[in-house]
Amino acid sequence: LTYPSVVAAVRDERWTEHVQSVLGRAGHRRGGAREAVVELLASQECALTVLEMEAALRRRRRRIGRASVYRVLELLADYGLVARIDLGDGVTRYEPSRPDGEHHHHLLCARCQRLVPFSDTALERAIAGLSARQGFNVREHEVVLHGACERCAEV
Amino acid sequence: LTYPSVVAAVRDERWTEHVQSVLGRAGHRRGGAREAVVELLASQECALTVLEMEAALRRRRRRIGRASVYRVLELLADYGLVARIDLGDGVTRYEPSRPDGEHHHHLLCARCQRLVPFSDTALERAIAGLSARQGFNVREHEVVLHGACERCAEV
DNA sequence: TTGGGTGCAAACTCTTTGCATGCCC
DNA sequence: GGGCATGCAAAGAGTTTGCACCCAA
Repeated sequence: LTYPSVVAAVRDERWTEHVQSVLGRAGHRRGGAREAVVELLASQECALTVLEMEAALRRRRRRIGRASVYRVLELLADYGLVARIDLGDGVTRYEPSRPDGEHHHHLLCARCQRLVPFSDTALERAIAGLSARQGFNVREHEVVLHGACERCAEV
Repeated sequence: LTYPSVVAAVRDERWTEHVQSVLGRAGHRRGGAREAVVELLASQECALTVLEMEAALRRRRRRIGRASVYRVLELLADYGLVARIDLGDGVTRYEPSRPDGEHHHHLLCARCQRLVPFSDTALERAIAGLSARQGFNVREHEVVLHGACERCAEV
C-alpha cells in the first residue's frame, strides 16, 4: 500500500534539498526570493507560469520582483534543476527536474484548458530507439499533446 | 528509383492548390500577401519563423507588412493548413500541414543550431497507444528533441 | 459597390537588462 | 566589507490590434 501524497511530499523535500545542495556547492549565496520560488515549485504538482508563481507567492504574502523570479528560474535551468515546458501558447512553464531523471509529458486539454501530466515507458523507448536509428544524441525531449483529456473525451 | 526533390515539388504544388481550394470554398478572397506567404511556405523544406519569412520575401522583392504575415498564418492555422511549431526558444515556427496527415517532428541541434526533421512510425504508434490507454482524444501532437544531430554527434 | 485583404503604426504581453540598494558570507 | 542577490523601472522582442486605404468579386 502506498500513499501517493506522502511519497510526493518526501520526493519534493528531496528536490528542495537537492537544489540547495547543488547551488551551495556551486558557490551561490542564499536569498529570500530564491528560497520562496524553490519552495513554491517543490509544492506544485505540475508546471507553472511566472504569472502563476507571482500570484501564488502573493497569496503566501511574499512579494517578489518579477525579474527575480525570472533570474531564479534561469539559474535553476542552468543547473538542470527545473525543466522549461513550452506548450505553444506563448508562455513558458517551469517544473522541478528530479535528479533521478523521472519525468513526464503533458496534454493540454482544448476543452477545459487543464494541463494533464502523463508518463509512458513505450513512448520513452520509442524516442530512445529512433534517436539511435537517426544517429542523434538526445539530451532532452518534450512531448506535447493537444486534444481532449479523459474527462472531456467521454462527452 | 525516386527523385525526392521532384516528389517534394509535386507535393508542395498539391499543398498550394489545396490551400487555395479550402480558402476559396470558405469564401475567402485572394490577395497578394497571402499568395506570397503560401507560395513561400510551399517551397520550404522545414519550419520557418515570421522573421525568416520576411527576409525570404524581401529577397524575392515582395515587401509585405508583418501584421499581414501573422494574419495569413493565423488564417491558415484556423483551417489546419499550417502547423505551429514551438521549439521553446520563444519564437513560433510554421510549416505546411498536408491533408494526408503526413507529418514529422524536429530535433534542434544544440551545437550547430540546425533544425532537423524526422519521422518515425514507432513513435507515432507509441503516442496513439498511450493516448488510448490514458483515455485522451488527441487531435495534434508535437515532439521536440534537444541534443546533437547526426553530424555533430559523431565528434 | 461592398466588404474582406493589406500596410503602417501603436499597443500589448512576456521576458531581459541596467542600476541602485540590501544582505549573506 | 565585498560582492552576489534583489527590486524597480525601462528596454527588447515577438505578436496582436486599430484604422485607413486598396482591390477582388
